[in-house]
Amino acid sequence: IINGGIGGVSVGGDANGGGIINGVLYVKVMTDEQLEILRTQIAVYAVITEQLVEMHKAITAQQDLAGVRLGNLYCDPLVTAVGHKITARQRWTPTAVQLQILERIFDQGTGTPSKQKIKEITAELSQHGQISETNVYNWFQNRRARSKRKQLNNAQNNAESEVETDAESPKDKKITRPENFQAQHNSAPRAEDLCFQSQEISSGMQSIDPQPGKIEPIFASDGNVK
Amino acid sequence: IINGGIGGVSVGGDANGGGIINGVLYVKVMTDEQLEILRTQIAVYAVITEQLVEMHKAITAQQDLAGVRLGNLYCDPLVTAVGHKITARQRWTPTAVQLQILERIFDQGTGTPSKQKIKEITAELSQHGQISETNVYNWFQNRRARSKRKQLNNAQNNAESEVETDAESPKDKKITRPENFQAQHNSAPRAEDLCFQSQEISSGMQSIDPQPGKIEPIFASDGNVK
DNA sequence: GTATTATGAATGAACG
DNA sequence: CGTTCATTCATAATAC
Repeated sequence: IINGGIGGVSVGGDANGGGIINGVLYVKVMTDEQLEILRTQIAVYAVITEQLVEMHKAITAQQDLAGVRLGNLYCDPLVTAVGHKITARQRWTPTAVQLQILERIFDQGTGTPSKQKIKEITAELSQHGQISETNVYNWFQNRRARSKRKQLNNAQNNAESEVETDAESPKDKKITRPENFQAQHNSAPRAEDLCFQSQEISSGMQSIDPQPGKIEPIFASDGNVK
Repeated sequence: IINGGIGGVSVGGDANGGGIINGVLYVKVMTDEQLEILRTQIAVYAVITEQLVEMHKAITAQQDLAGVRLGNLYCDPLVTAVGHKITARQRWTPTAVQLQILERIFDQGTGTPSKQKIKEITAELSQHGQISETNVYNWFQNRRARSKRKQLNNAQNNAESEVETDAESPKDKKITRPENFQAQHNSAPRAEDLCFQSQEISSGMQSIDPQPGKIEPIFASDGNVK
């Protein structure tokens, strides 16, 4: 079956294209969809494999002794050595001209680009390089979000000056949790980020685990200490 | 053994060639050889997975006889001890297993998750990690909405082919991602996915892919790819 | 090369 | 339900 799958890939860029991205001509033998699926499949196996290996180690360890050092067991980086950097997902990069236009439109107030507007903008920008409506949409989303965050950040900084115990609610966001952290000069979370599930995201969470003494299923770690 | 798997693969990445270097045009394609390697590597994962599942089953069986369960193995004493450090991640993130199950259910047609259904699904998924009914509900909402929007987008793209006026490539503008088939979501095994919830891995495997030879969803022989 | 930053994209949750 | 927001992830760009 495995063989059956890949064998029939259409060769030639017409299925989805290829095309020119940033001046580079790409001819594809697989569609983006196919690539994505492949990537996912491999990723799934990578994950499963790691999980199983971890589990096996844990069980083995338990068998060996009282399982005292379980604490660091599951984090062994060596086991996670399975390389799962499968691809290089290509990503749109606006050209200078496009950026300029986008910025101009953004500054023009209308914070809501609306679908029709997006279409127009996309049409215009496509004169200056490859771009899609999704790209434009994302750009505005990100632009607005980051602009907002920056403001908020500044406000906070001003209000806070030195005191760490500051009352933290300069803006009173939405509802839900007060948990509000923002830090981004730490994007080096590559490998050592571990899993973590929030434990109280919702109170509706009923454990129907038949097992007695059900424990927090997790094995947690600091998901985001950065 | 495991490491031998996927390490050096590069699908569609620059490692494969492609691009313009010093004015020389390179066409990037994947050779049959490379495809074969990929195939092989996927098969390797399939085999490893199967073996590990078997191993786990055997060991688990032993454990059961002894009346010992794995359930609480993964409560990291360190983490719980330093409880303050762990700031709850405010947003639920499905584990790989959960995602697989969700996708499967989603694909099964029933577009109406109904209250009762949600409850059931949540119950099942909670075996694989923290989750609430709200999470499930939201997931289905989002899944459908985005699936729909994508379709609409594609349709639009297909329908219109005259706006593009010139240079560059007047074709597929959406270089972004697919999501039309079934098993593609987590684009990469995020570190969080590496976490596994104790006892249910092997059963979770069922929903992912019980058979090594059946990687299946990959390449549905093209078809509707634009 | 490696590390850091900037930013496009993905997605859970909330709003109307 | 469709749209929008907020947060996070991955990677292009850049600094070191």
